[in-house]
Amino acid sequence: MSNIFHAYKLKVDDILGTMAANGDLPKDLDMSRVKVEPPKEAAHGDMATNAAMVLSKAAGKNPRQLGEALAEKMKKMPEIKEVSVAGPGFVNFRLADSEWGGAIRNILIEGIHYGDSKMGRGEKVNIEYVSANPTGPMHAGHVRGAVIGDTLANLLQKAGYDVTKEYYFNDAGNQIEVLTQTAYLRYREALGENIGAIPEGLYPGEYMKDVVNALVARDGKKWLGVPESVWAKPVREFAVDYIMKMIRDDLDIIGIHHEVFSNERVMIEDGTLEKSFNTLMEKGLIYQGTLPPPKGKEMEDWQPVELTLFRSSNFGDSSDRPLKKRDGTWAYIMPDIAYHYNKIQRGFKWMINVLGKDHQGYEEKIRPAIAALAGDKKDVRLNVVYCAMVKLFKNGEPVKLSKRSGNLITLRELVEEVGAGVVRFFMMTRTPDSELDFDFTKVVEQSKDNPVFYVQYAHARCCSVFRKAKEMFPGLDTSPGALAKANIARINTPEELQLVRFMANWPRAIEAAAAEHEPHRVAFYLYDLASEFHAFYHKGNDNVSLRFLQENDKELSLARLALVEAVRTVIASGLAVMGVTPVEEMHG
RNA sequence: GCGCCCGUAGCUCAACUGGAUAGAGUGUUGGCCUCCGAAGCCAAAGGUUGUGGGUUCGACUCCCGCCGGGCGCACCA
Repeated sequence: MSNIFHAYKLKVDDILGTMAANGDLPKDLDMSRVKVEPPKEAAHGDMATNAAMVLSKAAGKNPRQLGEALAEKMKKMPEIKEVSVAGPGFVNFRLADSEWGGAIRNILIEGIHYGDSKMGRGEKVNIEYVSANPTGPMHAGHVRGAVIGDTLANLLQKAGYDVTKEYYFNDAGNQIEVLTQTAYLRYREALGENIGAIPEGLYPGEYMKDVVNALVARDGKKWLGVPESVWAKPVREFAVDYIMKMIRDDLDIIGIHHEVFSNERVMIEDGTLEKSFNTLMEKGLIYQGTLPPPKGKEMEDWQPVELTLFRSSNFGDSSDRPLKKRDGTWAYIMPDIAYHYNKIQRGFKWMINVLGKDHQGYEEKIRPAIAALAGDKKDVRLNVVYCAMVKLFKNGEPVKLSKRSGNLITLRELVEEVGAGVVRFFMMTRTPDSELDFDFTKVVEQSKDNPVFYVQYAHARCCSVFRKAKEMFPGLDTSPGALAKANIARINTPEELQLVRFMANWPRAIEAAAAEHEPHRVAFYLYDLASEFHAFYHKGNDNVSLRFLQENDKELSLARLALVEAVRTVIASGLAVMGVTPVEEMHG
């Protein structure tokens, strides 16, 4: 929970408060923009505050003057070594070395929980991701959203939110009807009938054979020669259950485990869907009407149709939305609306959906309904994270993803070829909304343009130092608890302190990434930390006195092992958020 | 036509959400293994942040206008 920047922000706030009390500053200043951050250039100091610049206007003083006044007060603090005013009015300061020693000790004590934050104050948040319908195994196209969703969930958890990981699937729509038809056809095939090619529009995948083989094993020929009204339900239920099991198993191999599975059918059966529709109706938000033709799109088959519409334009939508199709069945959006209503009823005020970019516009359509259904709960909010496509490459050739073409790459194949850690990390190396090239061959080569190995290597190196330490000092207690008691004051070279300063940023990185819903920042942070560590490590090549282990100075070695353990801990902490298992040795 | 996203080094991307001299990888060039692991490190070179205005102490970041690209815009999810 420790965050040294928070600690110093409070100290600066205190001083400003005192200045206001003394009449040096006006009372009731808006201090919300005051920050304590690391300066961009390490040469400027350990920390900097923008207080003087932000407050100067309201205080009626020029920023430099105000900065000087603030600096004078800060100079009197024993934990601050040096203060200066620079540039337009930044107040830069350096901490006493002992403060950084405390920072290392905190990392060792908190272990993998270092970086945890109270930012979320235990607020409940529902994060829905994957949510593929049960029509087939997970394929590569699902992976990005799955990994981003899972990492975001971990991240929010670390930032102090009460996170529920949720999967929603549609088991009552068209796709499921197609699945049922496909399953029955394959069922007849499995029992010896010649069915020819799978007709256009049904699912051609070979996995359907596994589904029906299991069905045959359970029910034999029970469903042959009976009317569809008899076989449809059991075949459908069997197929859905079987494929959902496949999907869960697929997700398991990249370490994704949802806590809650929701589905459309339950909402139909328990009346949630009906109830949310009626609620909208009671509010006078439903009417029969005809929408104008969509603009800018060639629609030769367009014809005006009277549909059941929801007045979403009352809530900022660009158009009203149909809730029923012309045949009277629900449009896809209605069960989704009901599902969000269901989440609100379960006590969630904050909902996040992770979707593919091809679902763009979803938020605009759902949010009005949420606003209408939330009633007086004004603080209900929905965020959608849209994930751009992943382009797969193999030997430099793009790999096409299409259900028809048959050369579809499954998640399982992907993971078996490159490993779960590589998949998870690599998916995090771009902002969610930018396209990502994933080249099998490059990733398998394990070359140095592979960030995963760079970070893993840093972790392995840390472990390697400990192995070496055991040889050099047999019986040495290198547990974090023991290292926390080392004489950490021995860590005082600029190179060492730079590393410590970087690690002091980990809690800030977590908070920033969580606040912006940008889990990729964790990957970038880890890459940078690994880079700092590798650079420091190599300084020991040129300068023997900088090596971690000094045979004739056990005290110094222990202090530096504390530093190494801190690095290892922060990397492990970050990899945990990303769902990647740290390695202790590199091989291959 | 409307909406959302994007435009940063030759290429792929960052930039702590308004901070100081815009940074990494890759590619190019040149160094470093008698060494705690060279899957690594160091250095050089590479930029009018698409463009024109505006807001302010301060803009890659916010606002407006252009230019260029991606995606989405009834009764698919």
